[in-house]
Amino acid sequence: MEDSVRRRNPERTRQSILSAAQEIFSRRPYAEASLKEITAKAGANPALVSRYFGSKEKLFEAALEASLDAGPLMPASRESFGEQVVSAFLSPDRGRVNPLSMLIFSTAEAGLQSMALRLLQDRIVVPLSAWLGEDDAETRAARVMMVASGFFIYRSLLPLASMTGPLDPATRQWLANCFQSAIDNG
Amino acid sequence: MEDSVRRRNPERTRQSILSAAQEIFSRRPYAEASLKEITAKAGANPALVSRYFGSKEKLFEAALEASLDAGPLMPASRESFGEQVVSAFLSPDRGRVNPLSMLIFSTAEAGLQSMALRLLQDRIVVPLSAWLGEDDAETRAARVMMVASGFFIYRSLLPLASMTGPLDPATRQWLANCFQSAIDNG
DNA sequence: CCATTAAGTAAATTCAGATTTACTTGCGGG
DNA sequence: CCCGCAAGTAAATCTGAATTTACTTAATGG
Repeated sequence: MEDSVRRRNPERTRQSILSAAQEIFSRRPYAEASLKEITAKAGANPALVSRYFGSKEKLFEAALEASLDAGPLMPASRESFGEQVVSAFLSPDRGRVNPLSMLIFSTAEAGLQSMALRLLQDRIVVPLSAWLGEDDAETRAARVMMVASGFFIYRSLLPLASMTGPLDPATRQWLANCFQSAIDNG
Repeated sequence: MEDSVRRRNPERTRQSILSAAQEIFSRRPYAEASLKEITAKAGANPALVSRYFGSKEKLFEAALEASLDAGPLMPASRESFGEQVVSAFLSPDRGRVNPLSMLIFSTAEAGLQSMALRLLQDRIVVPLSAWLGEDDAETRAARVMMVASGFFIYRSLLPLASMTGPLDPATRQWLANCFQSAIDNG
């Protein structure tokens, strides 16, 4: 098993590149996440990206897809939906991998937009809609994404003072209401 | 006056570059908006960017600043705030210049983030807070930005089917409520 | 009108990162 | 044991864009 670390293992290599990509692409904008940095973190050679994934864009796609699969974020009860989502956002164990971050970053690369939109639709909007189970469920799911993304941006990417750190109770309440009313009838 | 078109006029040149930059930077992510394209649209030479603005980043800053000054978006009445904001978003004459777009794009360039944050704070959050006139006004202003940005993203950048085109009345109402409750007491 | 400075241009330079290439090393089957 | 392919590497290539440079052309003030 000591050996197995150094032993060749394409699947392991592929995985370690993918994992590194998820982390780096979550942290840095696409244009600033170099394959050199990603492969260095993975302990691999930049040329292997081409072998295993085809291109940087394809690697990004695989990374986004993988992290969307990881965190399904499907809520428990419909009544406390708003509060659940807010709690999830504020939970301290928010991993180094962040699909929402990648989603926002893919906004800034023409070549990624349609792919990101497709993944967003298939992996988030559709499942969430199914869970909601109404005619206009997709509209409601879209509303949820809007608030989540806006919150994420001003909490992490352009960190406005009032949105960073512990949230003031009024804002927390307001957010929960937004999420809740996004899916409620009326 | 025929002459004056061809006559040298540094101020005019500077302005035309700035205007072109506002348009292009509103339309394309920073990394994909080349100085070549911008100066071509302005009918100027790429080297002049260096002369008049110093660098691409400085040009972006100037462009963002200029477009923030242009559209003050200060609302009329506090009671109909939510509806006003939604209407503004949906109004057909949304120009080619879009500060919100630039703000989102600057999210994806480490070198732009702090600058964008500062401008956002000074040109939007502070004025809007002043208009609101309460202790926690900045928090409320931040909430408004969140919803506006989320809406913009899924309407324009990652256009979800249910958010493009004419909005369904329920969503329109929900949005107005979000904006309104963002600034209301309670 | 000339000389000096500012404005503008075309082409050279730099640079960094993705992708390719040509090569080396390890591994598993025959 | 060794052949052949798969995995991995280092370095070369390509590309596209920002920035610099060296130069040309216009304006301006004396």
